[in-house]
Amino acid sequence: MRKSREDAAQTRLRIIEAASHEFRRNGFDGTGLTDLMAAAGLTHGGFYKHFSSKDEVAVEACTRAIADVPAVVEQRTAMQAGRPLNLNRAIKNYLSSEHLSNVSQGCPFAALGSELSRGSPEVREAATVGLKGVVDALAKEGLAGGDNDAWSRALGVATSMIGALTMARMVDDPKLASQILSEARSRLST
Amino acid sequence: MRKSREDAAQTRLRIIEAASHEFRRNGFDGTGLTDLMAAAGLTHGGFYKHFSSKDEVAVEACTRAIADVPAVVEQRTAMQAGRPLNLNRAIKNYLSSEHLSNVSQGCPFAALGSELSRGSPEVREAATVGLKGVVDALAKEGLAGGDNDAWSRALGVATSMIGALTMARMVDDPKLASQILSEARSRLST
DNA sequence: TGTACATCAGTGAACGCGCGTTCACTGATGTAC
DNA sequence: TGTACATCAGTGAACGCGCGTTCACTGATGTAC
Repeated sequence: MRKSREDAAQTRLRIIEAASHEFRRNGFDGTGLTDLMAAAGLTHGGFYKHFSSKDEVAVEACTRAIADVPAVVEQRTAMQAGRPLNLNRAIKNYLSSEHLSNVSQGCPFAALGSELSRGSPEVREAATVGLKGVVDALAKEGLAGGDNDAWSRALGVATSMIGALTMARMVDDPKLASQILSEARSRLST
Repeated sequence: MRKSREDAAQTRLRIIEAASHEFRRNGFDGTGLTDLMAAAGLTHGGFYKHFSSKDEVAVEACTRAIADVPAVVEQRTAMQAGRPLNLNRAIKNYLSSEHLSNVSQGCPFAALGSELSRGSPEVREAATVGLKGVVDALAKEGLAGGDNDAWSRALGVATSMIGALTMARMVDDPKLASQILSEARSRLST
């Protein structure tokens, strides 16, 4: 049942997208190739027609998920009120209860943080480039001051938000979770 | 080769300690029982004389590692200059290059953050209790203001530091890693 | 205190399962003439 | 344009390996008398 080249290319993207969701939900080691392919609507055997190893799809899924972060932030915050990106709005969205519960489509740094540190060099490179991109986006549009200073402060805002979301998800007490988010919100907003 | 009860109890503790290091270094799924027992100087077969499952030792290792965090913070900061706990000193130690590279003995929240979220209810409970303990320690000794306010601010400091350390370890660029730490240091110090 | 027996910490081989990976096969798609 | 053949996306069975777990065994420790 050979598929057209176009179909095959779409399938490949579908696998990567499914993988990026499954990895965020269950972690790298917690996601089997069978789960991953099933999430893309396929059987496991076809996997190697698109990728040479599990690690390769991990790299691509990370790259994609991480590359999407700035775009997602911009899109969500901009569309929400028809206004351009605003730092406070980005913070509010990132530290929202929606993001708290939406692990599989949310920030990959918060969902996979400690696993990314142990990832392959390719994964860590993708993560580094992605983090820089997020900070770029935050610094450009949200913070006054000299470029270096704005970038550095945006970096602090980003890592603080990631830590807050990670801990809010880890904790088994919903009240504490929302306290973590609201404290970070009020501390980071300008 | 039966061992005395005392020896056996010590062995059990040794396994838990080795497990807490191995888990932080390689993650839960990345640590096999054979590795874990080898790190404790034993062969894998004896594991089930001490624990009923891998998850049980995970819970105990987390509980221990996390319970140690406030004590470690207090001890390190207090002993360093013969002074009682000081928030700024705790922040400086936490966000140091030593802590950055010392994953296996460092903060378990930073080393295992995203994996703890996916842990068993027992693991998450241990993590929650542990995080509260850390925040208690920081709030009591380091922050002025009303109790609730001090606790809430300490919570923000804690989650920010955890996020900064996690991201500093994830990134493959050492300069960016130290920039993350120094930015968080200056932003969180009072 | 000494003796005989039960207990059990630790060893190393073995088991079963699920994982990543490979493979023969199918049949629609692409290509050559 | 039509025809014959090669290609290859996707399927589902199979393989090999490492994992968590179990087990028979050893011999020092604990216990009963």
